[in-house]
Amino acid sequence: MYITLEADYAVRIVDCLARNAIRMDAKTLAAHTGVTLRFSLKILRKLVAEGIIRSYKGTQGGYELAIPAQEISLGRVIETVEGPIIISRCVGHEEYVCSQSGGKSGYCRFNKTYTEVAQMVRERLYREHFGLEEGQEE
Amino acid sequence: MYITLEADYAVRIVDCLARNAIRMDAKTLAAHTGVTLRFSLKILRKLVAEGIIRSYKGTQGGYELAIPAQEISLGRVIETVEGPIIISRCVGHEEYVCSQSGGKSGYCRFNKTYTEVAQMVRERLYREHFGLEEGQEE
DNA sequence: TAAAAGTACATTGAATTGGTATACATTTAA
DNA sequence: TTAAATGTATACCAATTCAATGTACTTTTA
Repeated sequence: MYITLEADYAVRIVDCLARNAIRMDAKTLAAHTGVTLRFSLKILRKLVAEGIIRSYKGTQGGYELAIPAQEISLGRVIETVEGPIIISRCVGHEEYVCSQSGGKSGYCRFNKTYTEVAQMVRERLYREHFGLEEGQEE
Repeated sequence: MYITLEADYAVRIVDCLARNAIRMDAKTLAAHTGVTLRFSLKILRKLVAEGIIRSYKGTQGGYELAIPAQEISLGRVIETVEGPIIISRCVGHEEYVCSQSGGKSGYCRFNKTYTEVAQMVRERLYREHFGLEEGQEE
């Protein structure tokens, strides 16, 4: 039950841009976050597509936040690179059957629980934003 | 951010034993849960080692719950097969550095958040038990 | 107009997950 | 007492997913 390394990298990148608040090119960003250049480029594209950061081409190009850091949530960054937060694959499917002796044809017993957990996680991650350092609770 | 299929299988198996409340051999259990026999054997061993179910050898052997279904939590079953619930690998590590211009040498910015989220998930999953069907909130 | 930068897509390598094979040990009914 | 039914243990293999890279291309601007 991990977030992927890619999501972790995306968080580092956004955090780095938020802290430094200047336009940074991919190479510098990669060096500062410890992500390989190529891989960071792939992540940067996703973040640009989502509208979290903005890119500039040409000789003085690079990347900046597209919106204030305080408006970017951790959850949004994570879901941007790894898709919606879900706990169990069988949420919404109702596939498997476990019934013997009169037992009603079961569907996944804990569907509702998994959905709830995913929602909890999502809410918590969307409540956390970049930019603020110590007293982060709004 | 998924629980593994293996954990899902383990849940099905325990649920199946909880519903039917009789000794079942591995083959029957596998058929009822839709898990392959071999793989279910592997999972069954882990559950036995954890003390959630009990095994009986010999001609009339098989598996039963070792304790009442109401005392077995979803979280315990999941952590039995896939280890402790954790969100981010860097929790507890404090590795990566992102500092430019005076920025203090950073550690993972959201360590605390990840730890909190993991704890929330864990608590919720440990509050859910097998055995009760509709009014499951205790 | 050429170099610096980003973009796109395809591919490769490594780790994890899911599933299997083989050999063995224990129990119990005949 | 013994053979068949069952569980146990270890090691192995295959498929998928994750992480990272390669190659070729486009846009921008000094």
